[in-house]
Amino acid sequence: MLSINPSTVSRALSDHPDIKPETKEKVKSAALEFNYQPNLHAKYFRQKSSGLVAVILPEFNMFFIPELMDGINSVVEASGRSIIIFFSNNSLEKEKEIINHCLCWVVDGVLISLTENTKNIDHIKILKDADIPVVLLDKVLYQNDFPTFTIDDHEAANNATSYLIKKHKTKILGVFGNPNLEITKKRREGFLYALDENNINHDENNVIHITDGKGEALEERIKECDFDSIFTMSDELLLICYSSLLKLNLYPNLMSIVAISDGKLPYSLYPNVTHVKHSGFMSGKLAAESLIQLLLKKSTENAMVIKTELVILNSVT
Amino acid sequence: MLSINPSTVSRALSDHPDIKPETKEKVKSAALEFNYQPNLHAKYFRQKSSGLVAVILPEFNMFFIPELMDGINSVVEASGRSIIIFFSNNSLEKEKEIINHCLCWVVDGVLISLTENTKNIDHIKILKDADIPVVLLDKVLYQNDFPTFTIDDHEAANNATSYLIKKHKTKILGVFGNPNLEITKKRREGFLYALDENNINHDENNVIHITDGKGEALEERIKECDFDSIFTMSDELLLICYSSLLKLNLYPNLMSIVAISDGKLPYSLYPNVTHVKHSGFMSGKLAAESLIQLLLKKSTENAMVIKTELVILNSVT
DNA sequence: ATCGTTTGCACAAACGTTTGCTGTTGGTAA
DNA sequence: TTACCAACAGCAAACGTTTGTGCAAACGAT
Repeated sequence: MLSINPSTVSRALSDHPDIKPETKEKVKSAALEFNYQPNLHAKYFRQKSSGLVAVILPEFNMFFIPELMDGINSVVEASGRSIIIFFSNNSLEKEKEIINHCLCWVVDGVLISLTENTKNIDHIKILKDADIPVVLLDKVLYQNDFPTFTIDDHEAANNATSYLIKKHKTKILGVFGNPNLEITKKRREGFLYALDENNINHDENNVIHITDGKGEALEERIKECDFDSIFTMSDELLLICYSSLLKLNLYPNLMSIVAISDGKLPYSLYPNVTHVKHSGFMSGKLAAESLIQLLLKKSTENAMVIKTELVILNSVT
Repeated sequence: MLSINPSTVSRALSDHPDIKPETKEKVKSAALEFNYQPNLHAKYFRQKSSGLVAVILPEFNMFFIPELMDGINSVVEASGRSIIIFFSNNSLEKEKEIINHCLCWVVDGVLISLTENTKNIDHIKILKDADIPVVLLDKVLYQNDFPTFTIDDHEAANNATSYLIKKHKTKILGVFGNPNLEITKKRREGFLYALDENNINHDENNVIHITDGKGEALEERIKECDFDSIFTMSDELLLICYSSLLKLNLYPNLMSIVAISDGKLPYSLYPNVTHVKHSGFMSGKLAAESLIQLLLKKSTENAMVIKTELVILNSVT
C-alpha cells in the first residue's frame, strides 16, 4: 500500500533505529487507520518463542486460586505475555500430557501447582531440557531442581497453634486436608510441633483429615472428644469447621478457631476468624515475577518463602 | 532421518488415507521414540487458526468463576483446544484491548463475560467481522447479535422470593449487587414482581445494593427496618448477609434467607440455605458447547436460558 | 502386451513475520 | 576528486507445518 517493504514496516512498528521518524510515522498511522493486527502465530513462530506463560493447576478451588490467578495475571500481563491455563484435575497422567502440550506451544515459561498424586518431578524435567523455565508454587515438592514458592508451612501452622495455646487452649483439634500432600504434612508437623513445644499431650485423635469436603467425620470427632479449639489448615476446611461448630452450637462460645487463610473468608464469618494470612495474590505475583526473571535469563533464588502474618480477630476467647 | 518427506510425515501423523499403514507405523514409532512435539505456532500459523479459545472475565470472583471455568475447560479441552484467559478488571478500555489481542492471536472463538461498564457491544463486533464466533455468558447485554447464555434472572429471583412468601414472609429485604449490571436489574425486577404479584407492599427500603463487599450498610438497614427475611442475589452477598445476621443474632431464629447460588456455599452455612441453584459448571459447559458448535459452522440458538431449580434446605422457618 | 486406475509418496508453495545482509544515497574528511 | 561512513530501506531467507499437485510404480482388466 505504501510501497514500503514488509521488513521496513516490521522495523518501523518496533521502533528500530534504522528507520527514520518520518517513515515510522507513516507506517504507524496507516497501521492504525486500517486496524492492522500482527499475526502472533507468525511472529512467535519466527521468533521461536510464544508470548505465553502456562499456568497448570490441579483444580479450580474457590479460595486460593482466584487470588493466585490475580497475582499471576498482574505480572504476566505487565510483561506483555498472555496466560494459557490448564487443569490437571489432580491426575498425574493429565499433568504429563499438559506438560508435553506446553512444549508444543513453545511456552515462554510454566507456573505449576502439582497434583496431589505427583510424587516426583521427572516429567517436568523435559521442560528444563527444552530450556523452558519452570516455577513451582503452592502445591510443590522440595527437590530443589526448580524455584519453589510457598509459605513456611511449618511456621504458619506453628504460629497459629501457638496463639491458641497462648490463649490457654490445650485441647486442640487440628483439621487437615489430603494427607499425601507435602503442604499437609508440613502444616501438620508445625501443628504438632507447637503442641510438643508447649508440653501438651496429644494422640491421633488430635488430628483429623477431611478429604470429602463434608463435615460429618469432623462432627463425630468433636462429639467423641473434648476439644476447646480448632486449628484448620485452609479456608475450605475453615468453612466446614465453622458450619459444623455452628450446627453443634459450639462457636463462638464454647470453642475457638484459628486458621491458615487467604484472608478474605475470615472476615465473612462471624465472629471474624483469627488466622495466619497466606496471601494468594502475593504468592502468584512473586512466583510469576521470579518466572519472568528466569526467562529473561536473570537468575533468581531457588526457594522463596512467602512471609505470613498472624491476624488477630475475634475467634479465640 | 527416515528419508521420508515432511509432507508424508505430516499425513502419516494425521492418519491420512494416502499413506500406507506400514509407513504410518514407522513414522509414528519414530515420533514416539524421539519425543517429537509438533510446533503449534507453525501449525496454526499455516492453518490460519489457533487452537485457542479466549475466555475474557471481568474479575476472578471466588464463587461463580471457578465452577464456570471448570465447565468451560471440560468442553474446550475435549475439543482439542486450549484456553487463553484474560481479565478486564472491569475496565472497558482493557476489554477493548483484550479483544484486539484476540484478533492477533487469531483465536478460534471467544467466551466473554462483560465488564460492569460495558453498555454496548460495538467493540465486540470486530470479532464478528473477522469471523470469530463469540458467546456471551453470565454478565451480558441482550442485543441479540451474539449467542447469550444466562439463567432467566427474573424467574430465578421471582421463584426464590415467592418461596419466602409462600412461607408467610412478608417483610422481605432484597439484597443486590452493582445496580448497573443487567443481571442485577433483572433479578431486582423478579424480586419486586414477586412482591407485587402477592400484593405485598414495598418501598425503596426493601431493596439494598451492596457494592463495597461489606456488611455495614446492610446491618444499618436491618436495624432500621423490621424484616422477617432476606432474598440475596448471589453467593458473595449471601455470605455477607449470613455473617451480618449472625452478628445481629437474627439467623436462623428471627430471620429467614433465600439466595440465588451456585449451590456450594449454601451447604457450607448452617443451617443450610434454601436457594435457586444456578450452576456455574453448567453455564460454562453449555456456553462453551455452543461456541464449539459455532466455530464448526453449525448454528446454535441465539439466546439460551439455563434452567434453574429451587433447592429447599433449612434457612426458611 | 496395453491401457487405465489406484496407491503411495515426493515436491514445492504458502502462511506472516523477523532479521542479516546488501545497496543506494548523501555528507564529510582527506 | 577519492574514500569512507552513516543513514535508511529493500531483498531474501528462514521458521515448521500443511496441502495441492505431480509422478512413478503396482495392479487389474482387456
